[in-house]
Amino acid sequence: MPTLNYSKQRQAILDHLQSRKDHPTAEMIYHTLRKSMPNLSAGTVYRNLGLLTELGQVKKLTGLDGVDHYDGDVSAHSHFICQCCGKVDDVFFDADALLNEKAAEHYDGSITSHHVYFYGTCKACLKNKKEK
Amino acid sequence: MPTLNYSKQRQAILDHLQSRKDHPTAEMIYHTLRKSMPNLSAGTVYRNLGLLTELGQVKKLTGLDGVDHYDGDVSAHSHFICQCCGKVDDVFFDADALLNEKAAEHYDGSITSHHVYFYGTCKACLKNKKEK
DNA sequence: AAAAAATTAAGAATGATTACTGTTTTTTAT
DNA sequence: ATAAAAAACAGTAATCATTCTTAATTTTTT
Repeated sequence: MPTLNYSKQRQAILDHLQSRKDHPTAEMIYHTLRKSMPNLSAGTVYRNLGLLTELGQVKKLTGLDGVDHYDGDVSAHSHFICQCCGKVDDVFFDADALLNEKAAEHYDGSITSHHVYFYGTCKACLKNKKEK
Repeated sequence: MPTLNYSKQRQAILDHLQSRKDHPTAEMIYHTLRKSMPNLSAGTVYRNLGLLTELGQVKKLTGLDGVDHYDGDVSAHSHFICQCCGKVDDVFFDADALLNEKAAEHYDGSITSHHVYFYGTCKACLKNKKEK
């Protein structure tokens, strides 16, 4: 397996992702970073997000809109997807540790982690609906 | 919105999906059904799986391997993804009702449902590793 | 049984992601 | 510090799941 060398691009991707609180796609990251790194390549963004995910430095969110999103916050938390506007929010709550245990009682493999996706309507969309 | 008429193809897709306990992709379903319906079209499978998902008759599983999988069992349960072989198992456990409540305490939108993905190593892969 | 509406088959189009190729950075070893 | 080796890059082509389009077929309605 290949050794991981330093690269300006990978560092920029990680820094940028950690600096924002939302959950951008590779394409969004690419477009934003391109302003300061005009010849950044899209492939580089995809490849490095993949590497960073393997290293556990970022988290890849798949059950959303078909496109992969990324989260620079790797602490244990869940995600909320608004079925109205599609936005992705963080949900912090402490049942996390319990879940693996609970699940282990009902499954005979080895469970090491989990991810919870919540669905519903976000605050902004709720407000919007009322106004109509 | 369009009225939903009966179609042999849609019925076959639903019946087939409900008859199996695993979580096939659209492509897998297409290949299997094609044996008995030689001119079934792939687009038809994709479109009907989408419709059936909207109707809540089947469940679409996204956070897996990049390809959408489908579940004919729509009762409340979680899924386990083996990081070794990629297989998807069902996990039945009763914390489901609690989760929405717990999460609601930490989020100010309206949460209506959730889906939990567990990750780890399945029984078969655990056994495999020991033998090496 | 004829008209209207919905669905299909088949294949083209899309779009996110991955793979490839030649060049540039980064590391290693002198 | 510098030359060789390894890894990463940019740019572009290729892939592959999924969606879209169109004309033909089924299903429903009258």
